[in-house]
Formats: sequence, C-alpha cells, structure tokens
Amino acid sequence: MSEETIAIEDLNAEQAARELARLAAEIGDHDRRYHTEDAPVVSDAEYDALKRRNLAIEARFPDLKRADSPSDRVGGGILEKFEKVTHRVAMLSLDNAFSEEDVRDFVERVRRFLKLDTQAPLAFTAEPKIDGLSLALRYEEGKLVTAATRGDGAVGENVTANAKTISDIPHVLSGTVPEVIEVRGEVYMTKSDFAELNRRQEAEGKQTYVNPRNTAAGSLRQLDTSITASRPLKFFAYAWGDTSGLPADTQLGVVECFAAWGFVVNPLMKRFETVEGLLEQYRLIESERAELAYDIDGVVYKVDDLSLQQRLGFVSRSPRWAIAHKFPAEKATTVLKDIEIQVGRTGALSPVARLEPVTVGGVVVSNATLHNEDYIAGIGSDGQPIREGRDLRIGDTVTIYRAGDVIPKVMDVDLSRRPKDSAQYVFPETCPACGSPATREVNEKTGRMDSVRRCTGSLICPAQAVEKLKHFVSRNAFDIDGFGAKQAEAFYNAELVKNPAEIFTLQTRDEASLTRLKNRDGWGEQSAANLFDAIEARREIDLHRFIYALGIRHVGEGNAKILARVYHSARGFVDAMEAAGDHESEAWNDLVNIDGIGPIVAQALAEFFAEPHNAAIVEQLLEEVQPLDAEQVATDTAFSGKTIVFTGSLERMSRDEAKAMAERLGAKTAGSVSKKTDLVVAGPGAGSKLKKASELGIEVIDEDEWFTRIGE
DNA sequence: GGCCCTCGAGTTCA
DNA sequence: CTCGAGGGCC
Repeated sequence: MSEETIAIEDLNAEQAARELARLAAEIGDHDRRYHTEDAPVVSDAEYDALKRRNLAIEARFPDLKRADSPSDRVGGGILEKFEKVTHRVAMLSLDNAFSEEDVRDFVERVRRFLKLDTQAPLAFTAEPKIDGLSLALRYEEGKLVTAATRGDGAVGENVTANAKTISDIPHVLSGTVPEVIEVRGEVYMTKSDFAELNRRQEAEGKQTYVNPRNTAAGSLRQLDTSITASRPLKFFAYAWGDTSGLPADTQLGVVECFAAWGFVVNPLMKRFETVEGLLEQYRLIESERAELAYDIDGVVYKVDDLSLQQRLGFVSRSPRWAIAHKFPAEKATTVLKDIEIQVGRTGALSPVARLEPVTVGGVVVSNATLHNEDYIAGIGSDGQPIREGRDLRIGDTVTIYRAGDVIPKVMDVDLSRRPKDSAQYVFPETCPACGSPATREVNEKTGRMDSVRRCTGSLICPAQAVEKLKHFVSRNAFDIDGFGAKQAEAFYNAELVKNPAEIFTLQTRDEASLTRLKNRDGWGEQSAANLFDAIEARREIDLHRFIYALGIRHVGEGNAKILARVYHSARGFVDAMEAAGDHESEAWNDLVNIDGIGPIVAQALAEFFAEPHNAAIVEQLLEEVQPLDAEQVATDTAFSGKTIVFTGSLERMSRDEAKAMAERLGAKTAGSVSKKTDLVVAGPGAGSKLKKASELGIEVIDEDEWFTRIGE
C-alpha cells in the first residue's frame, strides 16, 4: 500500500473517497478470512492499522463515510470499558467435594434437611463441570438483551456485544419462552481450537496463550468486539437466574427446554436416583476426560426437583442443593531451589518457595507459599505432624499442586531424591530486612504459640514501612490513582515518601526533591502534575477508609467501618484511642464493649496509638487530609446517647442493619449487657443476655416494639 | 469450653 | 482462595 499511504492531512476529497472504498473492501476481505475461513493473511496489528486509518479518514471527511463503512460493522465496535451489571439473582459459587465420602455426606445432608428417610426417592443430575467462565444471558420476550460476566457474583460486566459474536448463543429464542429468562452457562474454548489458535500465533511470531480457560476469559473481555468475534468461543447452557416463570419443574427439564430454544447443552448431563449412580457417572466422565473436546475440572451434582431446591435454599455463598465433585488436583514434581523470607505489613515473616518452573494445571508456577516455619518443618497448625514429619530442604524434589486450582502449594517431598549434603532449613530468628529479633507470640487465650514469627522492629524495619505504605494506597484505603504498590515501593526507595503523611507534602517539598521526582525514569512535568492531581483528589476521604489505611493490626475493612460508625469523626476516634491506653479509662471500656471489637483488637488499637511515632504520623496526616465524618447521627431522638444491645435472632432486619439503624438515631450498640446498657432488644432464642438484663433491671423489648418506638 | 461465622492477612498468575 | 484467629453465643 505504498503509494496510497498518503498522510491523512494531505489527502484531497477524491483521494479520500477512493481510499475509503479500498479500505472497506480490504477490511471486509480480512473479516471474511478471519471469521469464517479462520485463515487470516494479515496480523492483528496490520488489521488494526487498516481500521484506524479508515476511522481517521472518516473523521476528517465525515461526508464521505460509506454506507458499508467497516467502522459500523457488527463485530467491529470498540468499547471504552465495560459497564457494570448488577445481577438480579446473585451468581453463586458451588461447594466442593473432593472424595466419594464428601459426596455421600452431601446426599445425606440433603436428605436430613428435607427429612427424607434413606428409602425415599431423591433424584440428582450429574454433569461435567466445564472449565471456562460463567456468563448470564438475559432474554426479554425471547430476545437477548444483556450478557454479563459473573464478576464478584453480585456485579458483573456487560459483555453483550461480545457474547453476540458467539455462535452457540442465540440472539432470539425459538418456541414458547417466558417473558423474562436469564439463561446461565459456561463460555469455553475447545482444546483443538485453542491449539489451532496457538499455531496461528506462533506462525505469526506472536506470543502463544497458556490455556483454553484463560484464553476464553481474555477473549470475552476484549473491548474490540472484532477480536472476540475472531476467537472460536463456544457456550453450554446449564442454569438460570432471574425469570418470570420456568418452563419445567426439574433441573433436567429446564435444561431440555434450553436445548429446544436453541442452546447447546452438554450431552453428558444425566439424571440419577442413587449416590452410586452419581459416582458411576463421575468415574465415567473422568475416564473420558482426556478425550473430551473441552477441559473440565469435575462433575456437578444438583437436586433435580426444583421445589426441593427451593426448600433447601442457600448457605452463605452456595446453594445447599448442589455440589461440585472435583477431580484430584493436578500435581507436578519440581525442585525447591530456595526459600525466601518476605516481611509483611504487620511484620509477619512468610517463607516463599522459589521453584524450578513447572507446569501445573496449565500454568507455569515458579513460586509457592510455605505458610510459616512449622509448615517447612512438617508440623501442622494443630501441632500434629504433616508429611509424617518430613521437613522441606533447599535442593529437595517436591510435589506441588494448585489448591482450588489457583494458589500453588508445596505438598510433599521425595526423600529418595534428597541431596546427601542437604541440611535442615533454619528459619531466621531475626528479620532479614532490618535485623531486629523476630519472635513468635504466645496466644494468651489458648497458651499456644502463634504460627507466624514477626519482626519486632516495626518502627525501623524498611520492609514493614514499604508494606504499610503499599497498604495505605491500596484500593480499599486511599486508592490514589497512579500511586500503586509499585510506585509506593519506588518512592520509598528513592526516599521521596517514607511514611503516609509524606505523600501529601510531596508537591510542596523542596526544589531538589521535586527535581529528583521529575527526573525519574519515564517521568516528567506532566506525570508529576497528574500524580499531584490524584493526591489532591484524596484529601477528603471516608473516615472508615482513613482508619483502615492506618494498617493497624486486626483492623481490616470490617472493623474500620465499625469504628468509623461508633466514633463519627477522625478527631473523636484518635482521641478515644489515645485515651484507651489506660485500661481503667472509660475510653477503653467503651472500646471493648463495641459489638465486634474484643480485647485483642482493642489492645492492638490502644498499642498503636500509645506509640508516639504512630501518633505523630497520624497527627501529621490529619493536617494534610480531611476524613469525612461518618454518617451524621441524630442527637435529639429518644435514643441519643443510649446504649442498646441486640440479642437473639432478629427476623425483620439483620443484626448489622439493626445496629446501623440504632446508630443513625444516635445510640451506641454493644455486644454484651452491662450496667451501662439502657435497652435490650431481644428476639427469639435470646439467652444469657436476657437473663442478665432482668437481673440488672434493664428494659427489654422485642423486635416489633423496637420498630414501633422508632416509628416504622 | 466448644461451635460457627466473619474478618484479616498473605499469596499466585495472566 | 484458603487458613487461622477473633468474636459472639450457647
């Protein structure tokens, strides 16, 4: 295309029109080869360059845009980002079974819950668990309106345009369908399509992909729909979410309807009346696993009768009526090259195994956690030997597996291949970063030694300082744009930011520091200005984020929110914590009486603020940032300043809601009844607290009375 | 004292 | 994601 590649600004209208026509034909040709013949003749980069040039010319000569412009073509849209979609029915995960015994237990649990005796009939479905990514397809009046990824189960991403490029996904359902139905299933890539894709990548000298699952996930999350369209994705339908009415009353029946509507359903899904039937199907699927066209990682069993499913309901995040029987985790053998000690934000010394890289479950693993020193020595957390006392040594040949198919773990050691000169690993008793003694605390409650060894140099340890800084800027804390973990470490090492307060004085620092900042690799005036803007934007911050960001031991997001709610303002919180250093004080008493805060957490807070260095940094921070007071609470209600205890099971609200409600009305909530308690709201099943309340002569009301009093 | 649940902390790879 | 610890409750 040598002579045609005239700079766009030099094109005249006639040349532009000619080139647009040429581009339309050429891009259309590539699309055809790519999508239908699966045999592209240009690289993705060249193809993208053509599309960009087409877009640029259209931008300069909008009137010349052709009716068949490639930029309008379906499968050619490029999105900025995916929109969020809130699932109307949460996409839950499944409980796992790892042995036949687990499966028998599961069936027993279901029977017990339904109060069925062992003879009563109870049917389950069994189907392979596809190793892909789940997708929810919402159809209204038979038309596909939204496709959403699972996300965190509650909120996913809208990938409708991409889902529409998958041929297994009907745009319109055939036959009689409910007005609204959300069909759920798994997007996957077959093993042979994956291999073919990699062959193509290799032929073009491009990077190859690691495994079909990740590739399928990556393909579905492309902002450029034409890329998704070019990938050979497939879909199995096997479940549902929100619906105006189901077409059948059994699991299998509904899935059969899916097939009738035009979905592809897995042929290995079957119905069984007995546990033995399920287990036989498991063994059958396992024996055929290698020959299947797609990757699977287990077999899913579900109660077939939907009315029983409904009765069974859910436990925390998974349905009580289904379980995933996982295949044994893939194992691999490799050499433990070294043991490195990392120092965490709280000073925890955690050993990490450096491994000879090895492929496990489709990914190359070169690091694995070793938990703590007892794990290396072969002692379990209960004091019992694991690996029958075989310890791990540098140079050992070890087996590793990926727990839950994600986190690699070192499982066992092959003693027959242990080098003769190997020595028992000696866990350091001083911090590798600062040299301070590293000790194991004794748990006062149980008298047992803590499983983690901690560096005691919290104030001088550079490793802890860096980790604290990373925590401070992390996503749920200050979340400063362009100041992530990597920058935190770099800025610390460059001595530009040594503690959180210094982030906010960066811009007003002396000339020399600013020059050093701007002269850093890849930095300049503009990047520095962007960073300063991002920092400015965070000078106002929610109080709970502020508390969480301090990185106090035992104070995570949950406890930070509790504290923010109780103390309202940063000043109030800090003053109370400093006063709580005295265990005789009212401040301490109030603190340990907060529902959710016990003596350990209270002690950690008091200790943090008793340390002058910490207190000083908090004060410096408060000069730089303005934590926003937590939700204003009323001071003029009947409950202002009162301490309320909720006990027993509450039926019209969750305990958290109840507490939030009381606190909005100006009350304090506590976990236990004392003579400071003003009111006890007791639901059914209240025990000792109710008794104590009557002993102390404290007023007790039930939930209904509570709602009456607050006027709802 | 023991059981159950939630929260915190640490970790891997694409 | 998983493990262990802390907290609440019986």
